[in-house]
Amino acid sequence: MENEVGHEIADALGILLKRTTRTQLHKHLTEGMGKAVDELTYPILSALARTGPRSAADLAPDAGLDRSGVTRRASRLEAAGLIRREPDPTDRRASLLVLTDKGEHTVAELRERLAAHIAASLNSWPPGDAQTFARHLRRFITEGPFV
Amino acid sequence: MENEVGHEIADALGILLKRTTRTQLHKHLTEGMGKAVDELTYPILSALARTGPRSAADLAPDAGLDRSGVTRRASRLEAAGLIRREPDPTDRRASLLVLTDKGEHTVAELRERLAAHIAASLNSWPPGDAQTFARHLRRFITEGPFV
DNA sequence: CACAATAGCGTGCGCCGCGCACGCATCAGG
DNA sequence: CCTGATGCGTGCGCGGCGCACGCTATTGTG
Repeated sequence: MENEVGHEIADALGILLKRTTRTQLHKHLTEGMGKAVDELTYPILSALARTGPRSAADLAPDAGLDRSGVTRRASRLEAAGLIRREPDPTDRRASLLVLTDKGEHTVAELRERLAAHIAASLNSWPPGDAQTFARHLRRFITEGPFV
Repeated sequence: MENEVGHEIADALGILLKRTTRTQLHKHLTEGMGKAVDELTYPILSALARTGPRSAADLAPDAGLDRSGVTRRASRLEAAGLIRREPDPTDRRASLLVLTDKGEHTVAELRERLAAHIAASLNSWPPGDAQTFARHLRRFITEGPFV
């Protein structure tokens, strides 16, 4: 078999996806954050944190679901006080989904917890490897097969 | 911020998971394989391919769902001729889920396609980087934060 | 050997999230 | 001003899931 690396990565990703899909980790990380932050609504929070206020229609393809789905999830997040709907100044039909301070804080803390969780198990790696891995992973994201 | 690598990896994984969750890629990869192989049933196939015949109860935690869920998905896969139920010789209550030849071939081809898809976009990387990345990724799976 | 307790499997039930289609409000162009 | 197009939110039906139950087979106990 010539395509050794491809298979290696493919298998690893398969396992990784299965592992991270488990709600267990997410439940552990969201300890005490309220029911609104589940593995369904988190992609919305994360996307907003990365790209800033956006409309539901913009968010839909990024979240991998229908506009109506974004609406519903956003409503839940709004009820929990993590985001708010702001009228689009240039278009009165549209509303912009924007993180509240509480939302910003929540996603920041979640990111922090995940990073700590990852770093904790990586301190046994040889010194440079973690940095190299992080760099490769970033390139894999930005230039890889899943763009 | 001191935990640079952790954040780097955390963000990259977040993006990666969002990307790979999209049904688009899976639909592309399963082109012409029939409706039975969807992103719901694939974990079952993959687990069987990795570990050999297993009971539904064994598979449940690995697939991240209830035993009844495994039963239902297995039934669909059985109807599609990808797996079959074999009586457990040591326990006549239990049935072992085992890949048929067609199932073996299907999962092998899917793995092949994914590996090719990955390798294709990695041939622009510097020669050694892909191997290093694959090695690190494997270690990340086996010793990392998601075991 | 008889009988109770346990374990594995499959199924009915209710819940929930999703896509689809529709209605409503707004915008853009004639 | 009027018509078609666009963005949003909601009712509807579908489908997957967990839970609880029944059935069968196994194990343990006297």
